[in-house]
Amino acid sequence: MVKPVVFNGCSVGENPLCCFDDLSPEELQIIEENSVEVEYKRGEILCKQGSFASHVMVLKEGLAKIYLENNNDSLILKILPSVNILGLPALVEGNNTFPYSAQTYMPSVVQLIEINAFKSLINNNAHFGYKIISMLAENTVIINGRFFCLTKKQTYGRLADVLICLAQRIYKQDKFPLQLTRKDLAELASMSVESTTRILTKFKDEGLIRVNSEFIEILDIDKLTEISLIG
Amino acid sequence: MVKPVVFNGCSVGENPLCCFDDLSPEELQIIEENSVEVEYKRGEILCKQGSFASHVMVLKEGLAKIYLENNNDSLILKILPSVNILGLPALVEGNNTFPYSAQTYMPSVVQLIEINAFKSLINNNAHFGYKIISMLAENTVIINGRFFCLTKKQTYGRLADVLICLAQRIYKQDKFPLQLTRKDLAELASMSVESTTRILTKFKDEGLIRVNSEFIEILDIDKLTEISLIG
DNA sequence: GATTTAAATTGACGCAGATCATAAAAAGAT
DNA sequence: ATCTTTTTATGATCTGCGTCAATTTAAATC
Repeated sequence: MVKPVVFNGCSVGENPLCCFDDLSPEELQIIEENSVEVEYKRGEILCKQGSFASHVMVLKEGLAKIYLENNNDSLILKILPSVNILGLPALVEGNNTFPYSAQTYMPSVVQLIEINAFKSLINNNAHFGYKIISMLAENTVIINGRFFCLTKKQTYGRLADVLICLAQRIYKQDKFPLQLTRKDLAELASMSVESTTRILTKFKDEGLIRVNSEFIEILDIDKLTEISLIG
Repeated sequence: MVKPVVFNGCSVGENPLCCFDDLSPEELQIIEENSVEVEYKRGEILCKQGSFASHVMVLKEGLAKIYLENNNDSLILKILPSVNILGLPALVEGNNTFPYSAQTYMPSVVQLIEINAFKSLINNNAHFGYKIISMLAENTVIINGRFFCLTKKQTYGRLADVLICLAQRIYKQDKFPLQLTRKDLAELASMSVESTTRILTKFKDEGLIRVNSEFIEILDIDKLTEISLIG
């Protein structure tokens, strides 16, 4: 059975975080000793683009966005549910700054792993390194899919993508709590708040979704998927 | 001196390919023994999105584009001058297909390295693995910059970006041969051929560039950069 | 509960840029 | 040199969607 490549603005991977699975007890110990756990409230900044990266992070609980900023403009690269790693692109040799910012969508728990401990792990355990390579590569593919979606699809397709992503990848159920504002949704789909409202209303009127102030429920995933595909 | 982050649709890195630098003679030997060199004409396909990746590639000579395809639409992720590696994202564990296509812009020479030899090198030499991680991470940052540019800038800024990229990163001179068609330029800037023509004419009329059928010359890089920055 | 502030909705308008159509120029083919 | 095909140029439309403005609704603060 061939699974065709589909670019869906959903920038969330399907695989669970597994890079720590095969580490020895001693290596896990090293990670532990060089980690701290921090709690963040909604809207707090996990890392700031351009600042020094002293650590790699693991989002243990919560939800966050990873985004680029420039002037007053920002672009969401990916939405990050738990449990996931962030900060890997700061591992570039000779440059230890974060290439993006990250901010929580809800109260979150983050494990900060000291970056030199992490690097030495990579340099001493080739197998672990390969896992990291694998994760970076997968992440690239995911972001590229979102790249395609945002540049090639128009508003209806992009918003459909966001809704499908939230239901299937983030909340993993058709009916999910609406913890994101219209502004958040608009930013995710890279469009204006007004367009987001208009399209949501249209989707609602056509019976594709149900919306109130607390929930969104997907009623017709097939139609929504079709809209996503035709762009 | 702080160097601000600037997102310029130019998806070409500044660093020379260096991942093979620190390999031992034996390791280099392994690479050699598991490599073949192939010549491609202009317009030939180096790898096809979705096909099995039996090798990692090094573009030794020439110029190529790396792009996503979907239906009849395509999105250039990066432009690849020599000497550069391509195919790394096919290193994902458990999936050995190319996540993108690549095609030459001109006659090119490519070294194909058998993927299992490459993988075993990573798994046996953690330092080499770290170099690969570094390259993947840098590549991600570059493509993200292009992502930002294509989604947030409008046509003038995007085309200015392409011209600056060609001059500074690809040909490394203000006056460079025009080996790309208007269609190629349009695709790079993600816009229609007609818009490309119109904007080039405008740039020419305003004395920013000189164009004829054989080359393009940048006359006012400052103005062009400004156009790129304001989007 | 009253008042302020923020978020969401809806309509009117404008414009960047794609598409369409046609012509001119250049490149290949015979 | 002639004919065909491809590439480039330019003007005339059309439209998706952002922006602006004005309400309505909801949430927050007192």
